[in-house]
Amino acid sequence: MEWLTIGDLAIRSGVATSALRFYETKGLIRSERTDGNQRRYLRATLRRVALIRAGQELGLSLAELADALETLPHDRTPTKTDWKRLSRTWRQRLDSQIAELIALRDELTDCIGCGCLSLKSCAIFNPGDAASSLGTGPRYLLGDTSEEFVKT
Amino acid sequence: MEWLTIGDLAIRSGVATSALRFYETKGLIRSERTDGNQRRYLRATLRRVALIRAGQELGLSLAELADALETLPHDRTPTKTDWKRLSRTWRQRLDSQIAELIALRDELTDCIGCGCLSLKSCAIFNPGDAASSLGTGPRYLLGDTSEEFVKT
DNA sequence: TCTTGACTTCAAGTTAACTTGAAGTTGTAG
DNA sequence: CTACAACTTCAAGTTAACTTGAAGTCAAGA
Repeated sequence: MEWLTIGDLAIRSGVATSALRFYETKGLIRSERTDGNQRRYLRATLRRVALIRAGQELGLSLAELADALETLPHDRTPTKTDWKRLSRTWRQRLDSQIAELIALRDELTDCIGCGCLSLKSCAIFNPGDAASSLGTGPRYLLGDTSEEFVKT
Repeated sequence: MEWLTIGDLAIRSGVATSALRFYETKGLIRSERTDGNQRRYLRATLRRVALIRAGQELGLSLAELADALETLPHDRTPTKTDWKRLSRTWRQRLDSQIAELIALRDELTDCIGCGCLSLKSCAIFNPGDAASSLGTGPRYLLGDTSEEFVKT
């Protein structure tokens, strides 16, 4: 099995053929064509697809993955350097995601601990009340109302 | 300001009016109407919206939030018991999310550490290669091919 | 009373990541 | 060489969570 058909790749990667075609339109993977216009994939593509799924697990969008994979070769195993760079980036991303969630949990725990039912002092609820922190950060497009508020 | 208009609520909650109307169609919040058919909200709704945004931060869908908020009163501050139940559930959810990410990070770290460029022994890549673990777990709908594989 | 910003509804558009279906073509086992 | 599973493209559908726009109504200050 020098070349993989789209069906082979689907089975071995666990990704539906429709998804593989979709990835191709997004430039994430590549294929050669037979005389009859059917796709044939290099075995290296299997690894590439695995990388895509792994990246998705980490919460990366296909657009971000397209960027990340751009620097990797389509036709052979990535070098140790390639792989290290990628995994370092991904690890950092995971680290900050974890830190974010832990912060959120701590805030929630504080809320329980302090019994602040008024929610006024809960950090976790503050980002929600724009009026309580006018001008301190980005604002939503509120629509329908109060132009001068939006402009602050 | 006994009653809030939708514009008031939007400004004070930081949520667009279109989103507030949308939440109403989903049963997340309620409103009374003036003689002229305009929405008027109880101040308690402001807290409810804050809860919705907080819940979204935790990764809850609006459908899940609708469930969670169903048990809370629309017309007054939730009781200490209400709040404790909610925050306990949410905390547990956060805990497992954090645990998941940490597991993922550890796997990634192992990958870096072991230099397993072949990716064969990396736990993080295994869920992606269905053929390497036939019959051990749930499978995707692969489409286009190999019926007997799907049936296994 | 008039003006006008704030509101109303309803339909359609948006984005991501695919899936589904239709209609037609290819590749290969028998 | 024939049958038929596997493939092809393209358009449209799916879900979540909204946003945008059109066309019309309400409310409140001057």
